[in-house]
Amino acid sequence: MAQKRENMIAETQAKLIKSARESFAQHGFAESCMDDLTAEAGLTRGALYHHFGGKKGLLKAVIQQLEDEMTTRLSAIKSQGPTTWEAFINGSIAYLNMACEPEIQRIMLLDGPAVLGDPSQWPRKNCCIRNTQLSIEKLMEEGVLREVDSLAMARLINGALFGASLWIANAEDPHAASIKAVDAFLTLASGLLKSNATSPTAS
Amino acid sequence: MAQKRENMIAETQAKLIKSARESFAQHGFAESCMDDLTAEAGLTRGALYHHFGGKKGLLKAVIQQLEDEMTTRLSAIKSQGPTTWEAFINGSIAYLNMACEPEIQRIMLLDGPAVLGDPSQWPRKNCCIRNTQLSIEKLMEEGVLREVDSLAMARLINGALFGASLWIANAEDPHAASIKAVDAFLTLASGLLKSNATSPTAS
DNA sequence: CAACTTTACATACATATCGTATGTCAGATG
DNA sequence: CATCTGACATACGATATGTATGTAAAGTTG
Repeated sequence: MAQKRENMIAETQAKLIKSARESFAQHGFAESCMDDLTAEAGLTRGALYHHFGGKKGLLKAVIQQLEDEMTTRLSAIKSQGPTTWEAFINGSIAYLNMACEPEIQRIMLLDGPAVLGDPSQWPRKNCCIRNTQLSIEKLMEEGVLREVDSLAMARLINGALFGASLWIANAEDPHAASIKAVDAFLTLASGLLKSNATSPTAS
Repeated sequence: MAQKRENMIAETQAKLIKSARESFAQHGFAESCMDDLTAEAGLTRGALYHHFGGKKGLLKAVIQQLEDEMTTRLSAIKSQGPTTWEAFINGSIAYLNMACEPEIQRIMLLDGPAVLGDPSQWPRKNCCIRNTQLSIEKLMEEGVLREVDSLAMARLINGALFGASLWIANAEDPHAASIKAVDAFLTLASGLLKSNATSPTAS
């Protein structure tokens, strides 16, 4: 019955992460109180320190989970594009939309870098950037894109989408802002193409 | 001698801001202790609360100062471009370089948004974004750029440069990364141009 | 199966930092 | 010169954090 024990442990960890996600998303990392957080999960700070080593460790675990979920969602979207380019564009737009979700924006994009530093050095190495980078490399192999450093470009693009998401999330009319942001992004992204008389459209 | 008094006040505020800049830049906002910070300036927390209302207020003041300095530096650079486009490109590269400076990156780009929220709602309304926006509008008026929402595009571009700066600052070889980032940015920015057979070069 | 060990988690405590409430003294004002 | 305002310090209480210790259940060994 060692299995049962493992399950119990996994369950308490999951409860803590779930509670932390809610608290971090709602109040931000700094304003989140560990006592409240753990009480919400029916536990105490003892469990938190035992499993995650502290508040930052819990944040790492939460971000890890968020990144895993984003990766799943993004690859589902990217796999269904007719062309690699459209898959890339659709994936970028999907990333933009996700970055507007309060949980992701607050925890992963605002508090994450401030508390844990450069995202590329996180446990999951910020799979979103890697994802973008791989798309770019594939497009370059296909001869669709100009030659650039794929990692640098991936950083630029993810940063651009994050910047836009911050704008959208705080706009008076987020929906209208989102449309403008997507349009502007398509224009910007056309700079990557070798031939870009007109910017390609996305779904 | 009311003047003398004003000077004294301005001086203590300046001392606090200076000390805060150093502390925030070195340890980050969250890890900066107000007692240490004020002691370094030869004062106590009393002065801090009196002038800035609290820790966040001090951060606001520090960011305000940083933004003012950046604006000065950027407009000096932008005013000397032969064409509006080159001024824009040079300004963007200058912004990229500034964003790599630890003080600016840590305080304005990492802690700032996490603690104070969307930069466009700061006291100075994030003049860097406005600056970018104005350049874009000017270029569109000149007929050099495609038609896009200038604010959305400014957000994308500033975000892209910030993302790149985070990468550069944490790279093994920041200098090499910087060169790659600039190159990638020029490619990306060419998407803005109406005619972009070849990406224009910058100084 | 009994004795021992490990581990998941709770409780207790020491410490640090924040915000506020209050005090004080220099300088401005009349 | 009496008074008052404001710049700043000191004092205090509240809260959150990390650690140290306690406990009970699961696992291990003879």
